[in-house]
Amino acid sequence: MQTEVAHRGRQPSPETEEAILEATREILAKEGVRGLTIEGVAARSGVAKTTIYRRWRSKHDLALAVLIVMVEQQVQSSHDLGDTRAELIAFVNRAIKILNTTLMGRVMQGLVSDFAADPELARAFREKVVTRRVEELTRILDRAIARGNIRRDADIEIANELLFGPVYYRLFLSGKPLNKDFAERAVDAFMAYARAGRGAPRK
Amino acid sequence: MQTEVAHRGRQPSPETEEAILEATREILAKEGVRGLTIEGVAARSGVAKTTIYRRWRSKHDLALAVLIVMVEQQVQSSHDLGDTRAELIAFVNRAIKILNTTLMGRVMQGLVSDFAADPELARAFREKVVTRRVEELTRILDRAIARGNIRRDADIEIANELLFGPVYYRLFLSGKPLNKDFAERAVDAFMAYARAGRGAPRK
Amino acid sequence: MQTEVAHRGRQPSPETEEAILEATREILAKEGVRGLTIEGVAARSGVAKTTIYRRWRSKHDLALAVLIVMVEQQVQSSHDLGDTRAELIAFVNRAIKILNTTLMGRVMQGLVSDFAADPELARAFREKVVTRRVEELTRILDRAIARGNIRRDADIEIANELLFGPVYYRLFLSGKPLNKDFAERAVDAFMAYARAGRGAPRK
Amino acid sequence: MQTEVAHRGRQPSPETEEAILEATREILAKEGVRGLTIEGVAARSGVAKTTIYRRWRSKHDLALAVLIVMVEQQVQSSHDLGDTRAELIAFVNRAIKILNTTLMGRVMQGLVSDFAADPELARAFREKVVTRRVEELTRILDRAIARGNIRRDADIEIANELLFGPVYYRLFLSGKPLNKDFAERAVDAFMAYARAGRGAPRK
DNA sequence: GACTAAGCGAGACGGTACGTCGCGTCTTAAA
DNA sequence: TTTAAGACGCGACGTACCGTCTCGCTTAGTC
Repeated sequence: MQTEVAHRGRQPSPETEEAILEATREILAKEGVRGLTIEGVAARSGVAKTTIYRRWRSKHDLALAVLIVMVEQQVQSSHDLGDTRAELIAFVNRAIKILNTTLMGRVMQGLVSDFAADPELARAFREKVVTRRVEELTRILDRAIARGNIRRDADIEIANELLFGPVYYRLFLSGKPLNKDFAERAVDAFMAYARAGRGAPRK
Repeated sequence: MQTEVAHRGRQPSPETEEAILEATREILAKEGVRGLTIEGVAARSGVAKTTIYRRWRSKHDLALAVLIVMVEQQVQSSHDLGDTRAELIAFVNRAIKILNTTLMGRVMQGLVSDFAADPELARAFREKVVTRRVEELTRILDRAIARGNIRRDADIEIANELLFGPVYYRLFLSGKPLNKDFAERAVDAFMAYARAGRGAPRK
Repeated sequence: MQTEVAHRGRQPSPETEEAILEATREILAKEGVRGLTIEGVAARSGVAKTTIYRRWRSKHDLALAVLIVMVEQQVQSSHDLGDTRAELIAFVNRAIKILNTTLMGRVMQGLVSDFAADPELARAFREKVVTRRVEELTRILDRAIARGNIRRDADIEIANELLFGPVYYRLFLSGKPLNKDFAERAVDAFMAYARAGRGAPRK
Repeated sequence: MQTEVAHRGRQPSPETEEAILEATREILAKEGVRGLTIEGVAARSGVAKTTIYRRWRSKHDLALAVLIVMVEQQVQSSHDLGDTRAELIAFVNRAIKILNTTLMGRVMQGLVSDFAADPELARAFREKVVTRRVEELTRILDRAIARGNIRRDADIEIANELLFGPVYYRLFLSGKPLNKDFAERAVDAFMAYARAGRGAPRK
C-alpha cells in the first residue's frame, strides 16, 4: 500500500553529468555557443534530452556551467611581487591568456547577450566568475595601498572597470587582438589615475 | 532576348523599407533582439517575408540597420569648450545618454554576441557606428594636443578603449547603472594616463 | 550511456494518425490532391506539421495512405456465379463503382503523375492496390479455365490491361463517363481474345 | 480621341517564343514536368517571366504547347498495307515509339494529373493530340470494313480505348515496358472482338 | 518626325507552402 | 526515481515559385 517513505529509486549518476559536460565542451569548441543545442548535446553524449533538462534550465545555463568549471580549474593566486604595476600586469595578462587559449573567450562572446535577457544567468555568472576576480584584485590593491603605491580610497569597482573594460571591449566589439603590451597600457592608465587621486590636477 | 544593360526594373520602395524598419523598432522596443523575428516583423509591417530577406540577410542585420539609422539621427558634433576634460565628459555622457534612453542599449546587448559569429555584421557595425565616434574623439584630442593638455603621441585607439571599455563593461557584464559621475572617472583616468605620458613614473 | 536496445519510448498515437487521415480525406474530397497541403492537413487536424512528416514523406504518400485504407475497406471477394462473363463484368463494375462514388477516382487522377516521379510511391501503390486486383482476377480466370471458358494459357497480365486499361483511359484522358455497358464491352473484347487463343484466325 | 482601332505597336517576336519553347524542352527533358517552372524557363531562356505569362496561362499550358509541336512534327499517315492487323500494329507501335523515344512519354506522365484539374488544358490536349489519332484510326477501320475484316458497326471510340487503354495503363500505372509484342496482343484482342461482333457467342 | 501602342527585360512585391531545426513537454519501459 | 527513447505541439527558419506590379527601354506602326 506504499506507506513507506524511504523509497529512493535510481540515483542520479555522476557519469551522466560528466558525459553531458564533455559533449558540451566539444560542441562549444567546434561551433561556439551558437551551435550549442540541447538536441546536439543529447545526441553526442548519448544522454536523453530529459536528463539534461533535469539539470540545467537552458543551453546558456549549460554553457555557463562549463565555463565555471573552466574558471575553477584556472584559479591561481597572484603572489606578492613587491611591485604593484607588475602584479597588475600579470593579473590582467592571466585573464587575457585564458580568454585567448581556452574556450572562455568564445563562450563569453556567445553568452554576453544572454546576460541581459536572463538575469538569473547573469547573477550566476557574476557570482561565480566576477567575484573571484574582484577578490583577487582586492588583495593586490590592499598590498598596493600598504606599500603606498596608490591612494587609500581607490575604488575596487573602478579598478575592475578600468582594467577589464578595455579587455572586453576588444573581445566583444573591436575585435583587436588581446596582446601583452595592451595589458600594460590599461594598467598604466589605472595607476596614473589611482596614484594621482581623484581630485588631482586638472585641465 | 535584348542585349541592353540599362533595364532597371521596378525600384525598391522606400515606403516598404520604412514600414519594415518601423515594425522592427516597435518589436525591438517591446521585446528586444531576443523577441525579434522576421516572421514577426513581416506580420506587423504587412510586408512579405521574402521582401525583408531581399534587403537584409538576417534579423541581426535588420537590427543593426535600425541601430544605424538611430545613430545617424543622433549625430551631433561636440564644440570647443576650451576645456578638454569637460569636452570628454560631455562626449562620453552623450554616448551614455543614448544607451540609456533609446533602443541603442538593448539592441547593443542583443547584438553583441552576433558580432563574433558574423564578421560581416561586425564589420558593418564598426564602419557605421564606431568610426563616427573615433572621428569625433580625434577632433577632441587634436584640440587637446593643440592646447597642450595631453601628450603629443596619445593613441586614439587607447583613448577609445579607456573611455568606452568601462561603459560597455557595465552595459554588458556588470549591469551597474551608467550614471554621470561614472563618466568623470573614466575621463580622469584617461587624462591622468595621457598627461603623464607612456613612459611615466612607475613603481 | 546504456547499451540496451529495448527502450521503446513514447508510442505513436493511433488517435493522431486517425486525425491526420480524416483531415486528409476531408480536404481530398473538397479540393482534390491539388488542394492537399501538409500545412492544410496540420491546420485542420490540429496536429503539428512535424508529426505528419514523421509518418509520411510527402503529401502524395499521405494521399496514397488514405487511398489504401479506402481500398482495404472495399475489399470484397467475387463469388462463383457459374458464368465467367458475368463474373468479370461484376468485377470491373465493382472497380468502376468505387472510382465513381468514392474519393478513389479523384485521388487516382491527382496521384497518377506522381507515380512516375516517385518510384517508392508507385511501388507502394502497386503493392497495396494493384496486387489485390490481380489476385482476385487470378481466381476468376482460374475458375474460367476450369470451366473451359477460356484458353489454358491466358495471361493474367494481359487480362488486367485489357480490362482496366480502357477504364483508366477514360478516367485519365478522355473524360468519358464510366458507365455500365462500358464494362461489358471491355469484357467481351477480352473474352473474344482469350477464347480464341493467341494464334487464332487472322486477317 | 482614340477613334482609331488599328494602332498595332511592337509585334511579338517569334525568336522570343522559340527561345521559351526550347528552354522548356530542355528542362522537360532533364527534369520532367515536375521540374518545370516559369522561373526556370525565364532564367534559362533569358526571357522575362512577364513575357511568358503573356503567352501561356501556366506551366502546364506551356508543356502542352511543347507536346503539340512535337506531335505535329511526328505526324505520319499510315498507308494501306492490305492487312488490317498489320496496319493496326504499325499504328500502335508508332505511338509507342514516340512515347518511348521522345519527351512525349515523360510529358504525358507529368501532365495527366493536370487534365483532371484544368478542363481547358484537357480540352486542348484532346483537340490537338487525340483527335489526330482518332482520325487516323478511322481511316484504318474504314479500310478494314471495306475489306470485310471487321464488323460494319465497330465503334471507333471502343477501338481507341481497347488499343490505347493498355498502352497508357503501362505508361501511367504498371510501369511495364512498352515493347513490340505488346502491341500485337492489344490488336489481336480488338480484332477478335471486332470480328466476332458485339452480340457474339457467350458463356 | 512626333506620337502612341505594344513587346520586352528586369526585378520588387505579397503570397503560399515547403521541409527542417530545435525547443520543451509528454509517455513508455527498463534499470 | 532516474534514465534512454522518442512522439508530440509549437514557433521560426530560410527558400522556391507563384502571379502581379512597376519601370524604362525598344520597336512599330499611325498621324
